[in-house]
Amino acid sequence: MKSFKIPEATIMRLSVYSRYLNRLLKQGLTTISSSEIAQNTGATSAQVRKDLAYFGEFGTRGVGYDVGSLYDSIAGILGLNKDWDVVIVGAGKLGLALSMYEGFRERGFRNRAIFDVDPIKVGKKVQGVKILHSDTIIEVCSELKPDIGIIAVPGEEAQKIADQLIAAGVRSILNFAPRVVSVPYDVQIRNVDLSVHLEILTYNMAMGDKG
Amino acid sequence: MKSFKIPEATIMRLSVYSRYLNRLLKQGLTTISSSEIAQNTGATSAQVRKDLAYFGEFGTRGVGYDVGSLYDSIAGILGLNKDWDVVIVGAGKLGLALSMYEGFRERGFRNRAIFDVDPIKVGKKVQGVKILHSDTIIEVCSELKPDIGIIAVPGEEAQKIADQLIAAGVRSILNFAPRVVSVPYDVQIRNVDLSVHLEILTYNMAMGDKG
DNA sequence: CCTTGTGAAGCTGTTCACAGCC
DNA sequence: GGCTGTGAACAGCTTCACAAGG
Repeated sequence: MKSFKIPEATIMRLSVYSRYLNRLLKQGLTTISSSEIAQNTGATSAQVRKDLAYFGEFGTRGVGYDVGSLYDSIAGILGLNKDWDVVIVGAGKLGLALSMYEGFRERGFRNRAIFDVDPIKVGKKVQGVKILHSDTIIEVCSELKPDIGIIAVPGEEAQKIADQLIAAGVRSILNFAPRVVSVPYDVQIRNVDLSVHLEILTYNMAMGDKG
Repeated sequence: MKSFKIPEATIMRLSVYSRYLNRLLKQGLTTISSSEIAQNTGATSAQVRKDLAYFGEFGTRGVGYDVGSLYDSIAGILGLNKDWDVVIVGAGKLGLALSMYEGFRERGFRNRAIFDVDPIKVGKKVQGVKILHSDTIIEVCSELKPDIGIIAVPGEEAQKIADQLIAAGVRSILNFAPRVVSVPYDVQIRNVDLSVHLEILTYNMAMGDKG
């Protein structure tokens, strides 16, 4: 572990590598090369090796990497060797989709509560998790102490919800609302705007028409 | 328009700026400065100006930018001055969430078809759009000629679906399945892995514990 | 002989600081 | 005076190419 300032792009790729390795593991494969990892994750082999080099030496020269131990190492780096408690705010289509997303559960994210303002939704259960009223966010989260809060409400509400999560002690927030939310220095936020990706596609298509 | 190689990060930010400007427009605001745009979109003022400078001069020195015309300019750059036809493959929670996502419709993305393999879902309608069987992707898309295909199926199916969309002539694909899909050089794909963002959060939390 | 690990080089994007202009 | 537009300096990430080592 050499550590210090590791590029965020590296962390994103490690996350992707780990999913690929997990797949290989299920297939019973034992050894893999950096170039094969690269090929299957949209990276280059040098990139794979550099990314791993930030954290240590995991391979054997002339041979490659042991799938199982590399997977464990990366999962450890990403903090996936423990479970994380998550709450989701917003039981609209997106909030529900996220709360049922297999990809999350599989990787140790446990959905501990869902919040919504709609009285028709409040009280219902989603996969064993009760939907609570958003007015209770501070109260419930102060008690639950979730590691991560996911925001899936309309843009107008996003900042208010973030403030409430923070007031309740949540220190990591993933915001899916199409608005940039700001937080104090000691809280980390990731704004994930789904439209952005569509608009990169349309930008490129519009450019293609011109030149 | 100076054009040529524009950073993807710039396009992502333009997309965010445009949403902010749209909001200001609805509020009736007429003038805005680069630093105010920056503040509300998580960028810096120099970055805002540089991003815009790739495409021309849109502001007035000493004054700022006209909200309406800047919005129009950016929308034009992003290709949002026309509507785009979209098909969604996968009518699971995520596919349905995407098909109903207001943020998409608002910005001119028209959902023309939804596909799924589940016979119970096939034939039902989602906001006026019929769910069709995935076996008909090539046939239907060859006819519809959608601009964009969105993949929201389990990882195992993603590559197969992408291949079918491409066979039907789709040239832009947004993949939400947690697997990297590869495409020929003349097709653009964006792999949007929702777990990645959660895992950047956990990485930072795990690091924080150590140092 | 093969594949990893890594300094060095190259490239791309960001920040700075100020000239240009209203 | 104030804010944009921009060349130049800087920082950060990626690629290269090869030494290291099984």
